[in-house]
Amino acid sequence: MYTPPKSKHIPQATIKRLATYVQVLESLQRDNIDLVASRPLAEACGVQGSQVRKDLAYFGEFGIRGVGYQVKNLILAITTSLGVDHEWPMVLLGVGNLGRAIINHIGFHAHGFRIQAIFDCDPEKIGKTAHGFEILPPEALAPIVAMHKIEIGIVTTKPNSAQLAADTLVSAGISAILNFSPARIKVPESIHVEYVDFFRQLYSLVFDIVRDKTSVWDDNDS
Amino acid sequence: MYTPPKSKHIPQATIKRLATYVQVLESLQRDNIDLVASRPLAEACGVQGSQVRKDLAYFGEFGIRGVGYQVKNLILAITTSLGVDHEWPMVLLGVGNLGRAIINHIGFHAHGFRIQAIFDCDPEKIGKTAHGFEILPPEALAPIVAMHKIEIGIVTTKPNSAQLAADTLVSAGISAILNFSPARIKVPESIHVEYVDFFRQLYSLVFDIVRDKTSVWDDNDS
DNA sequence: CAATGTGAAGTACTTCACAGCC
DNA sequence: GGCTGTGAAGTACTTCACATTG
Repeated sequence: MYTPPKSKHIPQATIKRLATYVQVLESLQRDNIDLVASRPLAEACGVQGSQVRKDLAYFGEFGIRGVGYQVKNLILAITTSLGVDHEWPMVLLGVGNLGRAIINHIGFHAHGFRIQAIFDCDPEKIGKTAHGFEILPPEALAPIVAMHKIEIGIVTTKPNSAQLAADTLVSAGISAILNFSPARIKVPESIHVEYVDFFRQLYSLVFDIVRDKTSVWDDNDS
Repeated sequence: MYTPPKSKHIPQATIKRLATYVQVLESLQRDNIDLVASRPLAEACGVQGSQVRKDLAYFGEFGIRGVGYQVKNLILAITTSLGVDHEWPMVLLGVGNLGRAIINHIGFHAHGFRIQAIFDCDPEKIGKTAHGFEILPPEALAPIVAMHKIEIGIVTTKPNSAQLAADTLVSAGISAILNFSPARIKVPESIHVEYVDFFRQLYSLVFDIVRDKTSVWDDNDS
C-alpha cells in the first residue's frame, strides 16, 4: 500500500540514495542483521549519517530513538514509499548484445522488474528467440503495452535507432524510458527518461586519475 | 597534450555533463555540422545554455563570441581537458553475462577504452575464451597490470564476489574501479570508484510515475 | 543515554544578466 | 547583432547541532 510523502518536493538525489540504502539493507538482511543505526548504514553507502536520517524523514519516521532502524521494516518502508513494493512489467527494444545481457539479468526479476516482451526492427531477428522470449516486431508493441498496462520501456538499440525506439514507445503509451543507448532522445515533457551511460562514469574516473597525478606535481602556489 | 584546468575545484556534475556534451558533439559531427552555439547544444543535452558555457569555462575559452563553438575543436578541447584523448587500457573481473556484454561493447574501443585482459575465479571458466580473450586466473592480474600500466579495473562479478574482486584489483595496483555489480565495495581513500547501477535509475523512474499519478488525484490543498 | 528527527547554518551548484568581443 | 565568458544572485542540497524520545 502506498503512503504519500510527508514533504512536497523530494530531491532526485534522495531517491537515488534510497535505492542504495535498500541494496545495503538487503545485504545486511542476508547476513541476518536485523537492526542498524543511521551511521553504519550511511558509511556502507558512502554518505553521512545525517543524510540518511534526512532522506528517510521526507517519507516518515521509521526509526526507534536510541536504537536505530529495524532492517526488515526499513526495506519495506522505503520500497513502499518509492512504489517498488510490487511488480513492474517492462518491454525492451533492441535485442543486441547489451539487450540480451539485460534480458538475462537476474537482479531484475528478484526486484519485481519483469521483462514482459522484447522487440527488434531487424527482420532477421524477428521470430527468433532470446533467453526464452520471442523477438517481436515493433507493430506488436502497442497492444502488448495496453494489455499488460506496461509503463516502463527499456532501450538497448544502437545509438542511431534510439530515437525511433523512443518514439515507438511513446506512441504505444509508455510513460518512462530507461535508455542504455549512448544517444540523447527527445520525448514529450510528460515522459520520464533516465540514461544509463557508463562513459560518463569512465570519463569521471579518468579525470580523477589525471587530477591526482597533476596535483602531486604542483602542490606549491595557488 | 594535457592542459591544466583554469579553476581549482570542478564539480563532479560538470565532468559527467562534459561526457554528454562529447556524445552529442560527436553525433553533430556525424551529421557534418561543424558549428554549434551553447543553446542548441545545451537543449540536446537537457541543460541550460549558461550551464554549458560555465562548464566549459572551468577549462578555458573554446568559443568564438557572436558565433559559437567549432564542433571538432570543442570535442578535442573537452577530451584533452578530461584526459580521454588517448588510450586507457583496462582489465575486467567476472566473466558472466554482463561481463561478456561489456567485453563486446563496441563503444569502448571507439573511445579509447580498451580491455586488455579478463579474469575470473571460477576454475570451470579459466582457460576458456570469451570474445577472443582467454579467461585468466586472479594470480595473473598483478603482472599484467604492472606490464601494461593499467589504472582502471571493471568489476562485473556477482554481488557476493565484488569485494574480493575489488581487493584483488587494489593489491594489483589499480587506481580506479568501475563497479557494475550491485554491491557497495570498501577500498582505500586513494582509489576512485564509480557505480553503474541501473536499479537506482529504475527506482527513480518508478517514483516519478507514482508521483505523477498521485499529484493528479490531490491537486487541492497543501 | 544513545540514536532519531529536524530547524537552522553552511556549502555547492545553477541561473541570471550583462559586459566584452567577433 | 549575436553569442560567449563571467561575476553576482538565486536555488537546492548537505551538514550541523541539539532537543526529543524509547
